Amino acid sequence: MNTSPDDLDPMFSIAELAQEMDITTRTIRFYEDKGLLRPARRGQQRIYSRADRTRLKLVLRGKRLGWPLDDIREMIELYDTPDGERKQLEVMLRKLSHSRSVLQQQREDIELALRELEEIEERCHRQLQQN
Amino acid sequence: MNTSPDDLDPMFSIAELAQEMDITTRTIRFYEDKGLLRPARRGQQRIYSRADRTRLKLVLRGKRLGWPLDDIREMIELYDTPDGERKQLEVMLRKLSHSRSVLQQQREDIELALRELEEIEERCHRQLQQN
DNA sequence: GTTAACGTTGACGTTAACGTCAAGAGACGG
DNA sequence: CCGTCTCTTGACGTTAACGTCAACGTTAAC
Repeated sequence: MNTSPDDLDPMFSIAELAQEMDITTRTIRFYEDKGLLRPARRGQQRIYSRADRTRLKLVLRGKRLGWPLDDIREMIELYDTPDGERKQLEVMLRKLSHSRSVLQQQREDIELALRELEEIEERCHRQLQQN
Repeated sequence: MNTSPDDLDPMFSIAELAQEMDITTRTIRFYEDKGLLRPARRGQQRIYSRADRTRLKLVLRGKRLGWPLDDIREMIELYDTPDGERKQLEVMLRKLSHSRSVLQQQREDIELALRELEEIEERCHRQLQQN
C-alpha cells in the first residue's frame, strides 16, 4: 500500500482492493466500466483513494441486497451529488423516496423470513429431542 | 377461479396466478422447471392449490431479497421437509443457520442504507429551503 | 363444426454480471 | 539487458433468469 508523506491519504492498488473485498480485479474493472468507480490514474495504472474504497464498499452492500448494478449506481450518485438546482433536487427526492420504499419492503420481507426460520428451527429442535 | 364444492380448497389457473403476482406465465413455468413449484395437473393443464400459491409468494419474496433461484428452492424446501432422521435434521439446522446469518447481514445493510438515505434527504430539504 | 380463448412443450434469443484468455506496457532486481 | 511482476485493454465465453415465437392440443360458445 502506498501512502502520501503524512499517511493521511492512503492509496490502494487494484489487487489490494480485490483482496480486501474478496472479489477479482476483473470485477473491479467491470464496475468502473459501468460507471460505479472512477479511480485516478498514474500513467495507465489505476490508483484508488480512500473515497474510492468507500464507494466500492457501497457497491458491495448494494449487491448483498440484490440490487442491479444500474440501480446501485443511481443510489451511489445520490451520495455525492453536491448542491443542485431546484428541479434537480426534486428529481433526487423522488429517487430517494423510491429507494426508501424498496428498502422498507426488503426489511419487511426479511423480518418475516427470520421469524419463519425461527419457527422451523424450533420444530427441528423438538424433533431432535424426541429421538 | 375454480373451487371445490364447499369452497374450502380454491384452485387457480396459471393465468390467474400470473395476473395476481404480476409476473408472466412463462416465469411460473420456468420456476416449475427449476423445481420451485409442483402444481397438480388436469390432463395437460396445471392447476394450482392454495399451497402452490403460497409457495409462489415465498419465491417472489426471495426474489425481492435478491436470492438466486437455487437458494430460494433450498430455502423453501426447509419449509415442507416433514420429519427427518437425525442426520437430515442436522443438515437442516446448518442450512437454517446459514440462511439466518445471510438475512441478518441483509438486515444490517438495510438499516445502514436507510439511515444514510435519511441524511441525504435532510440535506436535500435544507438545500430547498435555502433557495 | 368451427372459431376463439386458454394452455402446452420446445427451441432459440437476450441481458446482466462477470470469467477467461491473449497480447502487450512499465517498473524493478540482478 | 533480461526475466519477472503487476497492471493494462480487448475479445470472447458463460450462467441465470427469463422473453419470444412456433406449432399444437383442449374446451366453451355460437
